[in-house]
Amino acid sequence: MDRFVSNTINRVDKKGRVSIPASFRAVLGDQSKLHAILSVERPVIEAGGAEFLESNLQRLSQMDPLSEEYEMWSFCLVGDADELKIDTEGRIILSDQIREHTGITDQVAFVGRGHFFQLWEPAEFQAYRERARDAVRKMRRSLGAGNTQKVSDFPTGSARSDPSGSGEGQS
Amino acid sequence: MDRFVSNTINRVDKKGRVSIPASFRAVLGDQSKLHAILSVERPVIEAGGAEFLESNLQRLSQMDPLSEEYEMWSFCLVGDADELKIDTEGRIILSDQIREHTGITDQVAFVGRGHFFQLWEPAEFQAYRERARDAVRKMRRSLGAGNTQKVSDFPTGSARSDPSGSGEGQS
DNA sequence: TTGACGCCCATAAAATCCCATGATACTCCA
DNA sequence: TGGAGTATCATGGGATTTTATGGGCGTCAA
Repeated sequence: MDRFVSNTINRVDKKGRVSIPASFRAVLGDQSKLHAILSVERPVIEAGGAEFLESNLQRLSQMDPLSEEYEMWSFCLVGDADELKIDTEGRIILSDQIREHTGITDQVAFVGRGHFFQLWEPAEFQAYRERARDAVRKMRRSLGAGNTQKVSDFPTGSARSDPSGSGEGQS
Repeated sequence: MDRFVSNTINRVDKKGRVSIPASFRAVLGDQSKLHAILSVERPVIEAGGAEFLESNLQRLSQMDPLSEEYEMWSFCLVGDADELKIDTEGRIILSDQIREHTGITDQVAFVGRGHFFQLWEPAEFQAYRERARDAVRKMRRSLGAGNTQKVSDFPTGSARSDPSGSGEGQS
């Protein structure tokens, strides 16, 4: 297991602690801290271990250090980030900054995204999930409209599974 | 045998476990977990082993990582998925997410789809199967109307092929 | 001195392992 | 070729181990 996959909702205790899902801890290995940044697009936190931090720095290194672009990115990716210590039981304490940015109060949705994972306020996550599924459904259909080929290989809802193409009406 | 073929209905026990059909386990080899995604089109789960996961990631890798398109797809294929551990007896336990999405309660229809397979609530599966067969029949007819040639190559007998096709009596 | 934070222990619920059983399908031999 | 012996499989259930979560303490720093 080397990627963050799937999602789980965990509770935040009175001390402000939350358990990182066991499967995510497995990916992190023995690392004792998490690198977390505030998404500039959505009310979500994106986090990961050293590898995640590296990939961000990597991106910065490809920009001109004197550019405005670099200044902004670096500010967000490094300056406006958090280092969260992972305690003995595999829990972290969310900073005020994180809580304000996400709206998280007593529950956190951990969502695997491959080489990093996200922290959402459950309701926000649910809403976003629906938007995403909707968007994907539309993309598949527009693809399928003129070209069955491409779509045919896609599982997820396989447009091909129902040769008719009419087989919608899924209750 | 290296593809998932045919279908079977298995019981979900009190602990929420279901046996993966032996023939599917044979295809999975010694893998101990299943990658499962919620279809965006229908109340069905699509699952498979590492190969299945890879094919999805492969697809993602062809998109621009910064695009909205990529964001949506990766969210659904990775974040909104499940990793199901296969126990020593070749069983898995279905997540709440899966049960909600499919309507599965005490029985699961495993349907082979080649390089992946699906999990349906039996009644939904039955209904879908009939719609699909219906659709195919119509297509054949419309094809046959003006052109016998093409159709003639089709095995099609699907209509008569009771060997597996109408395998109703799900023994 | 008062918190915030790290570490340790406790515990209920959930996940996993291990062994048992009934039912089939399959083999092999008289 | 009939049929008993055997292997495979789906399924159950008890025992064990993980997990997530709660709470107690001591420490270090304002």
